[in-house]
Amino acid sequence: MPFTAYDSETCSIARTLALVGDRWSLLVLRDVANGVRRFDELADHLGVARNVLSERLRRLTAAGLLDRVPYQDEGARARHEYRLSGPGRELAVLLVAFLTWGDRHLAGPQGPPAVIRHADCGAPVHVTLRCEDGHDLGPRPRLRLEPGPGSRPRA
Amino acid sequence: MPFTAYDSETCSIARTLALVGDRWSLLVLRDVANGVRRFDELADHLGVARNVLSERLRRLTAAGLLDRVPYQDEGARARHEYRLSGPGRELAVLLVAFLTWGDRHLAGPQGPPAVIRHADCGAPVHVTLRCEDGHDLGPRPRLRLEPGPGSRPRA
DNA sequence: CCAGCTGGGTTTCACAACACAACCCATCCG
DNA sequence: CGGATGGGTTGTGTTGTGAAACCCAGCTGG
Repeated sequence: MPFTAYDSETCSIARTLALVGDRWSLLVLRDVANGVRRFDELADHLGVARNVLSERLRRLTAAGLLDRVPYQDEGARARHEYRLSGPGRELAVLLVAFLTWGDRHLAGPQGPPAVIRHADCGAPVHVTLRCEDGHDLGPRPRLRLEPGPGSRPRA
Repeated sequence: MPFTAYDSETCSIARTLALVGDRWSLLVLRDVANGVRRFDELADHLGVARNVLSERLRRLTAAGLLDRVPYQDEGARARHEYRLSGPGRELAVLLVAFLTWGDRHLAGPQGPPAVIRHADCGAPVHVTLRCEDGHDLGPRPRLRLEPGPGSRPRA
């Protein structure tokens, strides 16, 4: 049963890409994960057009990756800020994977522009692949993608 | 030193996204990783416009993620196919991260549309975060992104 | 009490990226 | 010679993106 017999768009990779696979969504999530939670701060730090930011925040909120939380600074009116939801925090591994690859292949001679640490112990964090038999798969794993129970044949 | 004081684009996440952060590049790499190597097969399976596929293949090849390899079927003239290079294979962890998140949050009631297995032993593969102190960080890790040696302050 | 500032957006419009279909070209086969 | 492939390139409209202007509510200073 060749891989091409299965519908490309049904794949979880394709579905996840359809949600966050544009140039801004993951950067928005990165910034929110790092404490940048307000519209203006995000627009300013990312350099994204405000309408695009507005649309992305709406989309990520609707998809349940961000929560829109009211807050109130003293002497200011009530406003909203954006925080990672549970599913949003689970995208962290994806961000770490991006960062790790970029550090290995796109960093300049001075070294990586940023380092991710475990907030509890301060040690640098790495992403690894393991199979259920306990093998560590290393950086260039040999994988097979197989149809699962939710697969669909192509039209 | 707040996170916002550092340039957003210098980050390895941003750099990697600039390379593969569009709706097709990672799907092209997924298909190539699964043995779909020829232009027509890719265009047909992905449903991508041929000019877009052409441009993506050129870009991924130029960036060193794909190798353009000549081959010759019997009774046919010499042609090219695309294969993952070393750096390209290292993106596998990224694909697994996308797949895992999608399986957990976007799969239908029937279960995940695809399963990734270790090609050597056949067991399903998972992606995990570990810090250098040996802690397993679980699906919702607490992380800190800090400026590294290659960081740059913002303009 | 009115003017202005600030955070958090929405609207408008020009332009770049994309999708679709058609076309091209070299080569092999009959 | 005429067609059939694989592997693209070249149009032409449609969608997505970005810059800048505008809006609105509520505080703050005069």
